[in-house]
Amino acid sequence: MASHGARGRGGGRPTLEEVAARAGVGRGTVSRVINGSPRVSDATRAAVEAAVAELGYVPNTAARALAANRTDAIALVVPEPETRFFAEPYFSDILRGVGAALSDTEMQLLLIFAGSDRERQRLADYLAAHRVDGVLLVSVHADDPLPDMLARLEIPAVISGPRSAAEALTSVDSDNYGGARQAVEHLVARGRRRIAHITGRLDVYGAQRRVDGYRDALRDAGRPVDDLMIEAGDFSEEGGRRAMAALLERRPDLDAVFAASDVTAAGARHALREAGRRIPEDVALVGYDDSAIARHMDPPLTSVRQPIQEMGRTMIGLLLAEVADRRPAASRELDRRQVVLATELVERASS
Amino acid sequence: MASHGARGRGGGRPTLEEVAARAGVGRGTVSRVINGSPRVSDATRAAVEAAVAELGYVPNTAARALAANRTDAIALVVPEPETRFFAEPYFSDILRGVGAALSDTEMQLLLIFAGSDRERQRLADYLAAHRVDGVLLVSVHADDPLPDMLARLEIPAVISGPRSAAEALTSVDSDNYGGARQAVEHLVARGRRRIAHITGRLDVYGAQRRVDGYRDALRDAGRPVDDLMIEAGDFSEEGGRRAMAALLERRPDLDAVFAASDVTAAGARHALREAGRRIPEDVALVGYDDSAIARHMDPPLTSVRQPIQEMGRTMIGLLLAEVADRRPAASRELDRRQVVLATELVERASS
DNA sequence: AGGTACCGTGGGAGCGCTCCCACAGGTGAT
DNA sequence: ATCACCTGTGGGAGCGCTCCCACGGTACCT
Repeated sequence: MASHGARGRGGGRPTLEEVAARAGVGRGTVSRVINGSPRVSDATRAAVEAAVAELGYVPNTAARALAANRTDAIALVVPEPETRFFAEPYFSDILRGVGAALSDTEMQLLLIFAGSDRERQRLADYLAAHRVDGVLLVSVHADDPLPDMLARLEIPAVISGPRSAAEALTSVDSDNYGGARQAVEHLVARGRRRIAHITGRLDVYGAQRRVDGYRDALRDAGRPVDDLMIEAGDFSEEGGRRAMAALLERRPDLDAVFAASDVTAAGARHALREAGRRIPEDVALVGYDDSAIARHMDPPLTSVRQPIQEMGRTMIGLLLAEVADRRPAASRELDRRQVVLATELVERASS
Repeated sequence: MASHGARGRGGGRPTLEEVAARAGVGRGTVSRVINGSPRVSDATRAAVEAAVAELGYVPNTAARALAANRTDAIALVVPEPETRFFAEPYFSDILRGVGAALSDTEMQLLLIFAGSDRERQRLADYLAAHRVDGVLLVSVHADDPLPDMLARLEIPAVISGPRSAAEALTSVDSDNYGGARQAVEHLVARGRRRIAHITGRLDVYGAQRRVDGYRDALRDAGRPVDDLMIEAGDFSEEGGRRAMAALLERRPDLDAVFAASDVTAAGARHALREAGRRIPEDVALVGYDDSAIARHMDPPLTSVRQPIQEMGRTMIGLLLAEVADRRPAASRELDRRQVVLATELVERASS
């Protein structure tokens, strides 16, 4: 008859112990094989692997997590409402890059939205329960408390765009400043004289850097920088449309626009069309991200490409390193890393 | 000096035992309070809650999962490549519905793509390790082996569109047949005489049902059903464009099109424009899903709305019931449920 | 020969919970 | 007074793993 502890696992999954018995070895040895330890003889390893295959053994994640104090999962946290996540190709590109980088790992990726207060509370609980080994943070605004919370909980984290030049967290970013310069230098080289800029959300550090790049590139080309040629957007299509309309009103003589994202450029394009301006004949247009939108726009949009796949890989690499190397936070201070990856201008018909 | 078992948890998280000590009660009592058991006196409960608050206690998920044999997580499995997931609003709507339904639960939602063989293998491993308590399956094709795998592993599952009329899994669906009828009846009522249909992927049961609804509605209106007026699409924009071009070639006299999705309708719209047909003057267009695309199309698209939020809620409800009620699969056979929710036609300028 | 070193291995202890049995004390029927 | 039966509570056992100590065996030194 059934022993006390059998509970509901009728004929259930085999355990380490059973594999060990089958292979005629001890529990520890099976554990070593499962975890790829080198300290096992080839013969023993083969015997264990055979037993694993015969029994269809799969390690119990919960038991492993409890004993080893790790979860083998990391979270990709998007501090935005889901709608923005789906509307902006940047996020799905990042997701794809991260997913690809993770596919040859045992790690599981969780996608967590933290747009509303309610979602943020859930996230806080989730992190407090240490249900992930590490966190990937994308698109964080300047005053977001999330990074500090992560630091307090001592959860390894990597941020995809630093909050400022003094970002404390390990960060990976593309060269926003350089990318903006490329865009403006390109427009200058094309003979454009009056180049406007529609910014992203200025509480995002990367958007500020793009403004800096825009200014410096103009100045270095010996052009005056006119603040009336700069209008704030918010990375959205509607924001781009609005900003473009404002610019046209203020500076009807502009002949080029550098938009802080492709989606913004799409909005600007609408406003330009409505105003009867032709692209690129009357006004040249350059975007940022080189997303699918840029390729499918009419006309196809010149855009600054960020190496998103590589950013994903790099973020995962840094994060896994931090997770693996769990020294006390203090001793880790020294090797904080701020990785910046180069951008590339993709020229198309819009400029 | 540190005791043996202290390991790396320097000053770490409080445990049940510590909360119990603080509150002056036993371990079991704290567990009861945490899990909301009614068999605790009010005074004791208050004392425990105070201790929990003071210590900032958060239960260890891994320990709970190990002891109770559950994970408090369910997976939303999308057997499609990520690109399609992002391209089709249907998925993000479902995700939102499910997320909302889950937000007042302790359950964690995992989003898992299983488009490539590699991803499918990962998913299989994941499920074999029982890392989730249940699975939500969306958009499953007729010959997909996933549902059978879930049955074999005895993992509770709910499918969002049944694979056939004889679906073995609990399923939730909108009334594809009725929705298609609504669309066609609307076009008939508007006086359209030659109504074409661009189907979805015909290995998706719901797409077949829409074809059935289209045919029956025409027949019941006393109209002939002409197979040349039906062209297969695949739910994609490009598929819609192609199908529309084919239809125009075969049946230049058509005056209305019912497309199996909004995205398909968007493709059809392009083809119609290219052919110089005006919408709705020359050709009326009706889509399916009532997604954001429908609202933003030019002209705004008449579309069949599925109650996606409600579908999400219903799916979660059924799934959680199955998870909670873990009787042997055999005795559950009887109360398999196939829920079908009503659709609603949203009329806009395209028809 | 004895010593030292290392390898591969077995298995005890422990991770932090849940489950459940046992038990004290109260209540009401007999 | 006795018995039966509740309610609330404490704590042992166990979930399936990882970690680490200890041990026998072989290899190489002195």
